[in-house]
Amino acid sequence: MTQPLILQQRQSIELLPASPFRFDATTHKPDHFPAADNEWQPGIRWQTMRWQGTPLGLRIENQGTVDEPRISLAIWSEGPLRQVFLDGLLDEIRYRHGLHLDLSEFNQRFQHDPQLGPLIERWRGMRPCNYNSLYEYLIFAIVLQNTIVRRSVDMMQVLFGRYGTLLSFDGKQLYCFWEPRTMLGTTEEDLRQLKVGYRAKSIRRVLDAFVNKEIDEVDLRSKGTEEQRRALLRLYGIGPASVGYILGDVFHQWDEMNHISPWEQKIYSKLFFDVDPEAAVPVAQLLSLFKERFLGYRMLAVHYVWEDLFWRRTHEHIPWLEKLIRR
DNA sequence: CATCAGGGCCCTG
DNA sequence: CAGGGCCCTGAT
Repeated sequence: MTQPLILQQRQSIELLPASPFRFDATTHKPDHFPAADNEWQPGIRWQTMRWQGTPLGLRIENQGTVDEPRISLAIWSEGPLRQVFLDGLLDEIRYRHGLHLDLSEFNQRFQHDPQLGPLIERWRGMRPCNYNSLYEYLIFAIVLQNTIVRRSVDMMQVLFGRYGTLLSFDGKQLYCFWEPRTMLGTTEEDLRQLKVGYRAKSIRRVLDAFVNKEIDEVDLRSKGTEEQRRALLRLYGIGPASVGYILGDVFHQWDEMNHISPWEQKIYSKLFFDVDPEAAVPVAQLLSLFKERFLGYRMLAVHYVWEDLFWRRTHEHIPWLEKLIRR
């Protein structure tokens, strides 16, 4: 049994997101597979984070309302944290959570849209949210490829167990991601032993790209979408599907809508054309519909439709959807 | 028991 | 640009 690293130091900070901000729908995405680096319950999310090499435990807690949002952030660490470290950390957390995102233009533009209007009414203040660094997100993207949800969860768990750090804070035990250099001594063969299959090669080569500084997350943030896309596609094992998610979630490209995978195609066909998911509408037709209706906010608009569906699924049986989700 | 596709991507021809 | 192969798993 692995001994967890006990995080003893704790401090609290208040965060003020741009209004409107809907806490639960932002901090929990029911369509994401569960991972050992976080836990959620209504009003609270626990999340581990490695920042500048230091493992941290975070608890973000809702203390406000949609229109007067307030978040209490508690940070656990092994030892005391310096102010410069904290300042950088908070900037990063604000960025990753999209706390600064001003939704007013989006809300105004689509509030009377027959399909989006009611969803904005219901989910006003929701935004995409990503807690992970680009490197970490890439690992998720790789284990997600070409498999069923259960196996993705298992692969992630094995990787955390082998390379991650188990943290204990606030009564929780959660794994913290490793840094790329922690994996440096690992060969493709070592990774294959962990039953990630051919993904071993991708994991190893993405690691090299980070260690060799062929890609730099912070640097990429200030670049345009197409430059970001090219940089991501250069990574071995990362193709258009993964890049689409990354441009939206990691780089906040709210208009990104370039690629639709087969299972998404079926879901969009049902949601936007109300046809049998198996009689899927051609991807080109879906893309042009999104362009017509949502240009400028395609990713964000679809996010509302998508999340609404998966929230519904948490309390309602949706037979056609169940058939499309391979657990 | 065998076969096959899966919340992709690479490589080959 | 189409199509085979890839680790493994669960569905059929």
